[in-house]
Amino acid sequence: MSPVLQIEQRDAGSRARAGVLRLAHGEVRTPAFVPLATKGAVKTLLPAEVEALGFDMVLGNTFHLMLEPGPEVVAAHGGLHEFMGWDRPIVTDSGGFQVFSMGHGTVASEIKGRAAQGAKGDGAILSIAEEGVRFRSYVDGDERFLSPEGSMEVQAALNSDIALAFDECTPFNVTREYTAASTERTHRWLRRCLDWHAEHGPTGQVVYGIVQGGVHEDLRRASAQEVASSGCDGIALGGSLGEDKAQMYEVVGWATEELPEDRPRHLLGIGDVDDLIRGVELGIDTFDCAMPTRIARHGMAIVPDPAGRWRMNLLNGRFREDRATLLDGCPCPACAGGRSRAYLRHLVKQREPAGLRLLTLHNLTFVAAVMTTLRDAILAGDLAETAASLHAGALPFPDRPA
RNA sequence: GGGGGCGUAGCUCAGUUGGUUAGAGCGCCGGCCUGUCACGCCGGAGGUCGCGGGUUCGAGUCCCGUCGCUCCCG
Repeated sequence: MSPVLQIEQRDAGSRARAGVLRLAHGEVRTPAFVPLATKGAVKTLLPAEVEALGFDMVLGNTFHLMLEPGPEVVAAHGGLHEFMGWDRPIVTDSGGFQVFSMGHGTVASEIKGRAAQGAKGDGAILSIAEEGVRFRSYVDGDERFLSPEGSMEVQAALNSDIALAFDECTPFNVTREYTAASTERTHRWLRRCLDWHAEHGPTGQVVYGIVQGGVHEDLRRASAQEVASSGCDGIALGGSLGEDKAQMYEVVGWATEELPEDRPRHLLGIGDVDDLIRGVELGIDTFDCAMPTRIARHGMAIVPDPAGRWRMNLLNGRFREDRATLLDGCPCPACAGGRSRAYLRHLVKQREPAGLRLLTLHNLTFVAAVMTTLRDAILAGDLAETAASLHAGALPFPDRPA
């Protein structure tokens, strides 16, 4: 196993590092955000557009792709790269989180104690046992089974650059005892994933283990050590990270403190702009998150907003006649193209694909710029100042000649 | 001129044999979305039930009148 991560520069004032992941289908400049291509496409975009936005890697999902179109269909195309027309690195999620969401809905709803939304999730999980997870397919209602070996087998068929080990995403609202037992089972599952992969894994595919442990410091630290000692190529942080951002940063910090410097760290499911900044400072190399693309489809634009949530809800009535550009200085097609907020609001309200695309392009442009800005700052040795100015509302875009 | 139907939230409509604070969908207003969700989730505002009178303990629901729209026959 050759090392995946080549570190180019470490930040003196934090645990941040800038580097490059060397993967089967190319390099990923880090720190990096990884857009979701859950079902084999970044929703509303073409691979060439994702590449033009500056992203080096996308995330596909084992759970969705095993149900539709099925691993054999993708394998017949030679893998997910050829199937979706993306020749750069791909990381595939293992399906562990989908099992969690079938039982608990979204992370936010679970943490806030709300019941899982909608009928889709009701009763979808049939059992979680040592061998694996039995669930009901949302596609046709068939009973299906997913195990560590099964997940790795699907990911082998997808031939992703990075396969994530099959884990249980430990919920927030469970006892410490449950979290401890679940985390240990995830460790045993990691062993099984690595064993299967050692014998059957495709050449060039690397495996990330997943740290659990909930919000308990000793369990988190122990899990980080356990996963790191397993011999996996990289480490992802998963599970419940707490009920607010402060706790999340604390939990992430415990884990990264225990992790070896020379292996890549991925923070699963995190993507608010302020979380990306803090995550980088805590030593995270890559992030994935549905939010930038999902909220775009729901009318929300990511903008500098130190006091708020880095969001502008274009569906608000106050934008009905707002002729201003979405965000001055942003190079995305929506902003640089001069579309007014009123027009973008109209398109999204009408669910026009062009509107969903424009906001997706905007949000991803912004997030990509944030990551590039952070990476450049680490390389230049001024991360603290750069992070501070971003938190203060500075645009992440370099000055562009008029 | 005669006969039938309809007039309930901004829009399209539900409203049991008359009975507590009149409902839905869409729209509108707001919130949400962190390893699932483009066709998504939650909440809210909004109606003197065309108008007037009557019967009744009680009428959107019955009766009379009236206005408007609509269909059929002359």
